[in-house]
Amino acid sequence: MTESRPEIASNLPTRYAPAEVEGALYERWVERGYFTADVNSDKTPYTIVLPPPNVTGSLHIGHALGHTLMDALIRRRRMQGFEVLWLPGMDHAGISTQTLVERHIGETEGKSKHDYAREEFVAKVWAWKEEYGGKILGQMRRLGDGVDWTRERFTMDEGLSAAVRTIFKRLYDDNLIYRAERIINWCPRCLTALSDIEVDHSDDDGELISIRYGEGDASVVVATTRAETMLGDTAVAVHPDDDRYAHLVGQTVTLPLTNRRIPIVADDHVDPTFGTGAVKVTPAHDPNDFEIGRRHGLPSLVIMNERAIITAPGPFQGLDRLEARSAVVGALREEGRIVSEKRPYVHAVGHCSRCNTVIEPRLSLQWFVRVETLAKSAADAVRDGRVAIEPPTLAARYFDWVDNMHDWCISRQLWWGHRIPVWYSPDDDMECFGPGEAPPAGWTQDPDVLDTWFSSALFPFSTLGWPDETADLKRFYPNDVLVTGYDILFFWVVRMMMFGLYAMDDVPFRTVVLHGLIRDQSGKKMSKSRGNVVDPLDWIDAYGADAVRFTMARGANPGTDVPVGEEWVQGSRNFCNKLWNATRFALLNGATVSGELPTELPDADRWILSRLQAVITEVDALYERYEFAKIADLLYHFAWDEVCDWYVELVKISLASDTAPATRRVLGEVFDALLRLLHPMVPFVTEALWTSLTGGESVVVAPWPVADPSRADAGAERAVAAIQAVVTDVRRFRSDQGVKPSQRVPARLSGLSAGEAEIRSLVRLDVAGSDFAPTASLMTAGGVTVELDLSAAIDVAAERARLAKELAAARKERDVNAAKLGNEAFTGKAPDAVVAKVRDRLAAADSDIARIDAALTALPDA
RNA sequence: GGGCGCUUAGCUCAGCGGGAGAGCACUCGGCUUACACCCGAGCGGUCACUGGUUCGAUCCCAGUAGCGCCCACCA
Repeated sequence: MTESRPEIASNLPTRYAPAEVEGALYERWVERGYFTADVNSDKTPYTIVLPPPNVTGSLHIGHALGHTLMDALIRRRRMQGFEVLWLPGMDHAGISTQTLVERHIGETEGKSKHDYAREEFVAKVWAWKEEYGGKILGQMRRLGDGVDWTRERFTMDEGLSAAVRTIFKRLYDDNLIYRAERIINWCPRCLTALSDIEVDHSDDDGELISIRYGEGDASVVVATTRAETMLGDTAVAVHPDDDRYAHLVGQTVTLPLTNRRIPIVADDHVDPTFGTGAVKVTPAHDPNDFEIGRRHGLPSLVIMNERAIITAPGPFQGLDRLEARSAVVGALREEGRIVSEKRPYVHAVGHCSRCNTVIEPRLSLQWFVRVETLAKSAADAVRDGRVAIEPPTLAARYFDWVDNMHDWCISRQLWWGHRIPVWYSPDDDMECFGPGEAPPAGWTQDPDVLDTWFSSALFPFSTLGWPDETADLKRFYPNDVLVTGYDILFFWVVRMMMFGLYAMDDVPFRTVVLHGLIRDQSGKKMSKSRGNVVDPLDWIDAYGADAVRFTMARGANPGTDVPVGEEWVQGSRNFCNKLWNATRFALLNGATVSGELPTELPDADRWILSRLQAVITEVDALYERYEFAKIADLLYHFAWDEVCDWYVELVKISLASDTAPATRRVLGEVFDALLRLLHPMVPFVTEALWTSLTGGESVVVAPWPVADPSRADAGAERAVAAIQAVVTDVRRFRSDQGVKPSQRVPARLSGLSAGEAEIRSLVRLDVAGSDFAPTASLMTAGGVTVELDLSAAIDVAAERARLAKELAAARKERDVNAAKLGNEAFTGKAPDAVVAKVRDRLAAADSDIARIDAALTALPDA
């Protein structure tokens, strides 16, 4: 025999205890295969790939935001009957993983990477990954992420590695990947090249030193922030039209400290208005100078090694670049060559985004992706609407980037990553070999690995089996939505666009949903140094996953940062608890969920059903616009203000009368729908409640509510609005008069067309008996008069004061609206609807004034 | 150096051409049998400033001030 619903309810505690239900519910969902996509179903597919977290990472608050939004989209689509795939994966995260394992080896074995052969070290990284990596996957379960665990991928797994090699080979054969000696961003600590976007610029204090090169009439003064690089100067450049130096172009000057003679060249790049208009040229250590050098056939003199230690022979050899800087300035000063020194001189300096070390522009042989055509197609796909960016305002940033992209340096001098699939012959020939292809014996593979973002750029299709023509690939590509923070737009989104369009000849996804960054409760960026970082797991432990999720959703206005604080999570927890208890109420009162809705229903029931339809329609519209914050807000207020504060209270009357069965059915209907509407954002509490309420299998696979316009009921909405108006007035009166909420007061109501029982119940007004002696008469909105028999005399002064305030407001309202209507320009030009509204408002104000006047007159003298 | 955005209640933010909103905080009153993680009532804003457009501006335009973000190879 099955338990009756009220019995179930009586077993529910009065507080929702998330920790007791979440884990079991999640495992049940996974076991039942709810999250596993069926490639063979006839449903419409809906795909999102999870931005792969670093294998070294753990769930931080930013993940909690993104994952909540994705899970909400995914869960709603599943309920709507789509074949949903949310594919999880992890990123091997080249530099950070390698650094972490190096440190790990240092701490546990007292050894460094160089104590191992490359293969041994890489094996150690894999071992580390097996033991400690992927911590985040378990944490995602805590959050409730409904990802398809059967399809989990890793950027270094066999399939994705084959995809990397395949696309590399194609790009190489198409001459879109090339190897060249260029000035690249070099981190002297990580000892690897970096792409432009892995460099963060900041305004740092430096120095601007002006140095005189050459002697007498043939001398020029150059200014530099990097005096030490003068050791590698191979020219001085001036602007071709600069008359001051015209006579020197083609001449040579002696470079101080070295006695080398270097030419003076004319180049358009030089800004004659800056400094002295003459520039020292160090082709091996500055990207601009490199270009100047190339244009004028200047030699590149490398004066530093990979650790930024001076290698140029002489007194500075062996010094670090910073030590060398002051040493060079000192030496120049001794020779009397310093014309001026400006300190501090604030200028932009690039830093390694990983370790914050100052970047050293370095001349070296690296691999690059030729981005011009790829970037063009990525830009076009957004321009012509094949891919939408939400919010659209952020598209400008996207274009700004793709329209001005430089070639992408993809080689990294690391051991952990996808090794560049190019081999060199003993004669230095090179050739790229695709997957399954073997280089001839004796050839050696390029030692470098690829930028981590190279493999993540393939994620939307490599995870589905590409380059094989798999069923998954056919069915789930393109993805529908990509959800990520706007800070990842350049790193990842643009590159997925480029590679997706190149490899698949189709966009990787149709919509890019960009959310903001999490900030603390005062709007500050979270950072370790500020000490304001929060661990979402702590909040999940304390308040439940749903509370964390709802907080995230509630803050997620498109593209804008999301401030969060613990008290906000508490608020969300409170909301979950409210749902819990309201649903308990429904259960305790025998709410039913099956069978047709009765046609004869009390006003309150018809009202809430009417409101429900409007809410469903609005929630759907908001989901289409990815307005998560507004969805959360709408459902919060519908659930709390309308369902709990009014409907549940109103319904108590019906439940005690012969309309109870009909009301029980509506009660069930409303909570059934409400829980389904909330499920995508707060999956656990809704699952626990919905299965109790309905006896259904799981809300995860329950159908998404569909609005029924035939239940819209303006009459019921008016009737309940009238009740609310009277109730609110009486409550205010009682409160002002200091009448205890529990105190029942005899009262007589007149002028009411319906809802007397409800009003009496809500504001504890007893039916007037034979000894009824009203001491107060309340004229409330809508022409309803409530006479009350208060045992004590009322506080006339308080009531008079309140009425006076109300009267002033009503008079102001009347004057404002009357003035508008008296203005012919307004009545002539404003839309009819607006004029009508103002007319209504004026009428309402007039009747309010009359009502309040009467009330004031009726008050006894103080 | 370029570009973008923001400035609305004590705090964090919605609203973006026709009656100033929410959450939290605050004040007052309540254990009213779903919930004190609650209920009811209330206080609180010349919508940064200055002009302009409009019958009407928090909302559109211009300028000013302050704040923030992104991009950037002027030594």
